[in-house]
Amino acid sequence: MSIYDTLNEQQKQGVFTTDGPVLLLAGAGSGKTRVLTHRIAYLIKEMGVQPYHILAITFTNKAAGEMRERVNTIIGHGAEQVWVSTFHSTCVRILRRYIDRIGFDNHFTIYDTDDQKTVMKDVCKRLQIDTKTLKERTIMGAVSSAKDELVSPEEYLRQAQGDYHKMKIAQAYAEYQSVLRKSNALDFDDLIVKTVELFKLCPEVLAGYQDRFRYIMVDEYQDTNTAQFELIRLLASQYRNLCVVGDDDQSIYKFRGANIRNILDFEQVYPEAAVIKLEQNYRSTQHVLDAANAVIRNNAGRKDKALWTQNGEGSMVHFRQFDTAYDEAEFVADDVMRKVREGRASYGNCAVLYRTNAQARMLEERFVVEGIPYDVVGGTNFYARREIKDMLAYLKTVDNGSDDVAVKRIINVPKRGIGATTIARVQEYADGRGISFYDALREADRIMTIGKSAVKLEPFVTMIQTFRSKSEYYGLEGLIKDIIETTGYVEELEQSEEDDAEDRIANIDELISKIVAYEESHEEGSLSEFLEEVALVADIDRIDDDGNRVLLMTLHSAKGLEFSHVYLAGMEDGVFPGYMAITSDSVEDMEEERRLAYVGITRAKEDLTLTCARQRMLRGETQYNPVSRFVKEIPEELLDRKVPSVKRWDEVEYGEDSRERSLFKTKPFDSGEGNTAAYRPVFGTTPAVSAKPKPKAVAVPKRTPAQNRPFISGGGVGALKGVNGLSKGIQGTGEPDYTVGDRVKHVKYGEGTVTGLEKGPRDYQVTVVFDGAGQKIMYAAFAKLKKL
DNA sequence: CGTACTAGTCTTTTT
DNA sequence: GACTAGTACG
Repeated sequence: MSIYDTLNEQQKQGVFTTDGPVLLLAGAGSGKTRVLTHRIAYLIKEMGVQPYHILAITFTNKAAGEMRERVNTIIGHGAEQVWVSTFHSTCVRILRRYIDRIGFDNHFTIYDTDDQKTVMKDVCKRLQIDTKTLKERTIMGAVSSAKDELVSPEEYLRQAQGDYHKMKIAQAYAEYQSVLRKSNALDFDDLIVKTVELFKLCPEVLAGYQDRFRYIMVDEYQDTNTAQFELIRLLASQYRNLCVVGDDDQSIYKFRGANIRNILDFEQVYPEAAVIKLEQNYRSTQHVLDAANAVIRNNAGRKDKALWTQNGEGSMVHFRQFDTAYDEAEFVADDVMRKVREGRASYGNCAVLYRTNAQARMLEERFVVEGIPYDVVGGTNFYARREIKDMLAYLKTVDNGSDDVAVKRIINVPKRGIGATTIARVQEYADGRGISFYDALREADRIMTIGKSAVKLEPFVTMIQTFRSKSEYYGLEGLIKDIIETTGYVEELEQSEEDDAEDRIANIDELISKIVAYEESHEEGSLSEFLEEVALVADIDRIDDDGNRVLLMTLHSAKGLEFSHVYLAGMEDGVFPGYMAITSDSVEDMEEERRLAYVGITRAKEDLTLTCARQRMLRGETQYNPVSRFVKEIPEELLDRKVPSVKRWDEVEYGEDSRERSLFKTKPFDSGEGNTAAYRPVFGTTPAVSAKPKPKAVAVPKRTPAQNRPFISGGGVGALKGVNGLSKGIQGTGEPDYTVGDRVKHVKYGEGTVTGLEKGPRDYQVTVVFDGAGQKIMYAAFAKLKKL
């Protein structure tokens, strides 16, 4: 009995076909990760391949981590030598070693979208581009697409001849790159582009990696863009042992440059490629699969395949339409609750998926009200939050003075009386001498133009220099705490009137604990390495699935995951498929949207529920949307409710207190069959409908750093273990004079009883049940509670 | 130089 | 509706 016996025939083929190019078309839930991991095991154990010679590339750190873990389990010793990582980390690793060969400093920083925008704004100002007619975002989008396609600024300019807008973009592109180079920075796209450039310009470097990576595997191949394809092609061109795994039906990242042709044309590029299809699904029930197949069938130009399963038929696909998004959210929350109560589900194996992040809020509100533990994935990335970016900017400045964006970000945060004029003058000086902004600051006294403002700059420089020298011996944790203390950043927040100040502080605490965790797991971890790791994490990487919480996320984020119970909310034309896809004149946009539906449906193992609302608030406007065409593409016999044949809002009869009841009271509307024929988009127009009074707003806790933990006392955000040490002294927050059981008084919430007191990394976290306002978790220093 | 208010934009999705 | 950038004023 070997480990390969549990594989089916196609899977075995995928594992045993080790040499030459292989295209593994793996349908949803067909066990592709298993194939990949077994393949790696087979290469090492049966083929005698050195683990060192194997490269496995994924898109997210999470996927990489999971694969790493599984490889470790099957192979054991030696597994750590297999190079398993994401495209971006792979490139960073290579560039850190060799980018000096193409004129960069190996100590480069990575710019995120926010930083890019800052640079681009600057560029536009300098080039006098009218951002009214040509927006920064447009330029950034164009530049990013160009990079995805490996189009250099020079080439872009050549192609732009005659087109005024494109010429402007070309200029901006060139200038943007030169700013980045001066700042010794690369953006996300550059990581790939520069690696390709390096390989092309330095054949000896490429040859080294070609020899190293004799067996290459790429996961989620349908999401690769042209640059990534080129990268892989170069690496694999020596041995040609390239195994790509993907599913053209799950290609959903066109907007990010993904080129579906990479997978569709693989056999043209590698004529000798073995093509293996994995069509047996081990995840879902037959009904779920039938629904998925029925939807995706409407796409043209896909690789022919159909999923099947030996799992039972399963239950019907549930469909419910509601009057409002509020009702929809209520239903979803209730339904989850009911299933859990009946013992048919646990929170952790339920997920609610939606098209846009904005839809999360209403669901969140209901989950809070019903006390259901949940986690929202995505939205604003933790590391993109203002306070976190500020802290990181300090770290970056300490780490690398040539990162102008970072220096400028924090030079006046907290306020030091250094304004735009001074900054501009310093920049002029720096430009004149060809030095970095920070280096110019150090010579502040020599900059004639700034006059007496120079006095304000000196303390800043001194502070950074002090951090630098101290960081040598007191480690990352000491450094960040020193920064917080010396700058008074948190102090300022504590005094702040803004109501999200507390969340910000919590986020900073979370950052501290992340730094501590990083130091614990990386013996030799340096500041640069930490910043690098942080720059490349995605939201999806941060979810931990052992929390037994319902997950709320976008359909995009859900790819690669599976849940017993899946809710697809907002199944309305105009929401999903989105307004953009409906109005687009390209069929491809709608097809991509349909693939997204396919991804969503196939996340479900047992139970799939589709919901929609007749009326929904979108961008501050009430919209009336018909049921999604994707729901209509599912055969009626698979659904437990009929899809009403209503085409327009004015055909709908709104029930009194109805939720779903009105579904059956709907007047039959029978102008033939056409699903969308009679439907004209009514975006924005608001007919007078007796909408229900708006339910009382519920306070949704601001996204807490790691997870939302509503109503879970005792734990809470600050309950970070093993991070104490320095909690005292930094803020001067002494021990509270109250303890669990004491009666206390709060300025706003009145009197209450302390039910929990936890020592956080920087402050005490106190849980109080107020007589009037219910339970609150807050920071002791912040809450200013009075013992009674 | 900093603050407060206003106007405009945005929403698809993210490494 | 929410957030952000830009402007006017102190």
